[in-house]
Amino acid sequence: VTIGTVSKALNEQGKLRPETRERVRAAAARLGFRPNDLANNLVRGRSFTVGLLSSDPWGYYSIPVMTGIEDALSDARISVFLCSARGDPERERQHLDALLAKRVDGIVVTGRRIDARPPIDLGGAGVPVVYAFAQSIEADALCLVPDDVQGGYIATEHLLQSGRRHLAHITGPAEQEAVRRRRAGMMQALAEHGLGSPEPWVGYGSWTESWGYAAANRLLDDGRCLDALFCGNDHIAHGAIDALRERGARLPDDIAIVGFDNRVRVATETRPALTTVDMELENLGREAGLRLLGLIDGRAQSGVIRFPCRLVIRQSAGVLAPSGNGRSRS
Amino acid sequence: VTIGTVSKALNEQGKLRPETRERVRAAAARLGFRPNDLANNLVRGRSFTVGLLSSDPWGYYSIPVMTGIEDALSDARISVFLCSARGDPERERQHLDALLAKRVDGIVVTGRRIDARPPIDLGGAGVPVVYAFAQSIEADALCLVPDDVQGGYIATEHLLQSGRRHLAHITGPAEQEAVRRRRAGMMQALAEHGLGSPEPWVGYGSWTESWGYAAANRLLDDGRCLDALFCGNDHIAHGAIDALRERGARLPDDIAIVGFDNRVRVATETRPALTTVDMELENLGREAGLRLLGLIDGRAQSGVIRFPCRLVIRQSAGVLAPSGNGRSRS
DNA sequence: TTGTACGCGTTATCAG
DNA sequence: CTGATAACGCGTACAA
Repeated sequence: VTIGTVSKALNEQGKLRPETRERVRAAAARLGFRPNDLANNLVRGRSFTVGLLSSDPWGYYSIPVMTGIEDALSDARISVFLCSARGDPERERQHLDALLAKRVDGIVVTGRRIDARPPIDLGGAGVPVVYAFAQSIEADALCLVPDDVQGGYIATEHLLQSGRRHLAHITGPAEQEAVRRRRAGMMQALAEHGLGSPEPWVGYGSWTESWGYAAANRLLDDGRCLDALFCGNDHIAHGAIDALRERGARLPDDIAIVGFDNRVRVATETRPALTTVDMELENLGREAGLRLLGLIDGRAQSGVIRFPCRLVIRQSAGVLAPSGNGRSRS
Repeated sequence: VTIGTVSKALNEQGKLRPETRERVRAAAARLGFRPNDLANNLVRGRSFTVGLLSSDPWGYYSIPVMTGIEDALSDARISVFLCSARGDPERERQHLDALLAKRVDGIVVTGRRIDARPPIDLGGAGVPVVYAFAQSIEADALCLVPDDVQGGYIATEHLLQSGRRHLAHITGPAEQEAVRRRRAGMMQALAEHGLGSPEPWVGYGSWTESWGYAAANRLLDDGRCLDALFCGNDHIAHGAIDALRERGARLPDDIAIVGFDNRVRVATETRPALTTVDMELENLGREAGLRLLGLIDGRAQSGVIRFPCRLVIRQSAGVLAPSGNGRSRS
C-alpha cells in the first residue's frame, strides 16, 4: 500500500508477492488510476513523443505518410504532435520551439513536394530528424522519397509491354524534381526498347485536370501519331481521358493511358478506370517512423533513400500483368 | 548564476537587476537553454496539449478541421496530438489511453461523417471533449457540425433565383444524416417558392463521380423536364457534368448545376467550373478549438451547434449573386 | 536583489 | 518481499 510498491506492481518489476500485485491492480482499476506520463518522462529523460512538421497545407501527401508514421510509432508507444506550418517560416519556427520545449524524441518533416528545402533549425538541440516525402539541402540529412525514376519507368514499361510505340507525356511544371525524374524514367524505358529517338512529345504544365484536357486536345489537333499517354498525375490523366472520349477515341484500344498517384477517388472513377502508379506513401511513412526510432536509439544513418513505386492496373491501359515487379531502377 | 534566479529572469518575474536579467538571458542563448515543459507542466498540473482523435482515414474532412483547431490553439500555446483511429475501436482505445496518460487538457473528436457515434470512453477522467464534424449519441455532448439544411437551402435558392423551376437532386446514401438534411433544405426552398409538389426527383447512391454520371444519364434517358441539378457533392457533380456534356447539353444554359463540398481540385476543374457549397470546415475547426479552450477554463457548454455553409459561385449555375447570404435556416 | 527549499508524480536504489 | 528516499527540472514562496 506504499507508493514505491505500486510502481513495481503495475510495471511488473522487482520481486512482489502475487497477492500484493493483484491487490494493487484491483485498487488502481477501482480508483481509475492512471500513471502520469509527464512525471515518468521527466525522470526517464524522454517524452515518448515525436513532432510531425508538415508543409503540405491540404495533406494531399502528408496524410498517408502520417498514417504510416503513426503505425510504426504506436508499437513504441510514441505519440505524434501534428504541426502544420503551411509553408510559413514563422509558423514553422513557433512549432519547432514548442516541440523542442516539449522535448520531443524526434522530428519528421514532410513536404508538399520532394524538392530540397532548407534544413529545419534545431538551434543545437540534438534531436533526430528524418525528412519524409521531403529533402533537405544539407548533405547528411536522412531523406525518404519515392523513386520517381522507377515510377516513370514502370509506367512506360507497362505501355510498351502492351505493344504501344508512340508515347507522349503530359506532366507538371518542368522545374519540379519529380517531373524531371519521372520523365527520366520514361526515357530510360524507351531507350531500352530502342525508342529513345526521336524523343517523345512532353508537355509541361500544371498538375490539373484542365491542363490534361487542354494538352490532350492539342495532341489530337496536331494530328500526332499516338497510341499511349503517360500522365504526370491522375488529375491530368482524368482531363486527358475526358478530352479523348469527347473526340471519339476508344479507350484503351486506340490510346492507352497511365497516370500517377493512385488518388483513389479519381483513378477508380475515370471511364475507363485508370491504371496508375502508387507511391506507397503509407509504407514510406512507416519506414520513416522505423528509421526515426533507429536514430533515437543511436543508430546513425543519412542520405537520400528512394522507395519503389507500384503499378496499379485497372482498365485504361489494357489488362496486362505488371512487368517491372517493383525493383528500384534509379 | 543560481537556479531560481534564472527562472525569474526568463519569466520576467520578481525583482531583478536589469543587468543580471540580461546576463542570464545571454548565457541561456549561448548555451541554447530551453525550459523543459515537462517539468513545468508537472507542477502546474496541465500539459498544454490536446488530443485530436480522427476517424477519417483519408483526412478528407479532418484536415481543414485540424488546421482550424491548430490555428485557434496555437495562441494558447497548446500543441495537438494527432491520433487516427481509422474507425477501429481497438486503435481508438489505445490512442485514448495514451492521451489520458499524457494528461491532455482536452480532446477533439472528428469524424468522417456527422452521423451520431458512441461517445468516447474517458473512464471517469474529467477531460473536456468537443465533437467537431462529428456527433455523439449522448445528450449533453458539445457537437459542432455544418448546417446541412441551410447548405441545401442556399444551393437550391441559388438555382431558383436564376429562374430554374425543374430541379432534380443526385446525392449520396439515403441513410446518412447529411443526405437527409441537405434534401430537407432543398425541399424547404422549393416550398417557399410554391414548388413543393410534385416532389422533385431525388436519386440516392454513392458519393462518387461514376454515380453522378450514371444518374445524369438516367435522367436524360427518362426524358424528364429538367433545367437544374443539385448534386450532393462535387464528385457527383463532376460525373453529372461529364454525362450532360457528352449528351450535348449546353452548361449552364440548358441545365444549371450546383455541387457540395467545394473540393478545390474538383470544383475548379470541371467544364464549366462548379458553383458549390463550402462547409467552411476550417472555421468550424477554429470554433472547436475556441470552445474547447472555454471548456478547459471551466465555461460549460453543450448541445449541437450548426455552422452556416457558404455558396461559392463559379460558372456551372450562371453568374447570379448569392441570395441566402449565409444566415442559418435550420 | 539574490539564494534556498519544497513539491509536482514517477522510477530506481537501497535498507529493512 | 516491502518501505523509505533521491532524483528528474522547473516555479515559487520565503529566508537571507
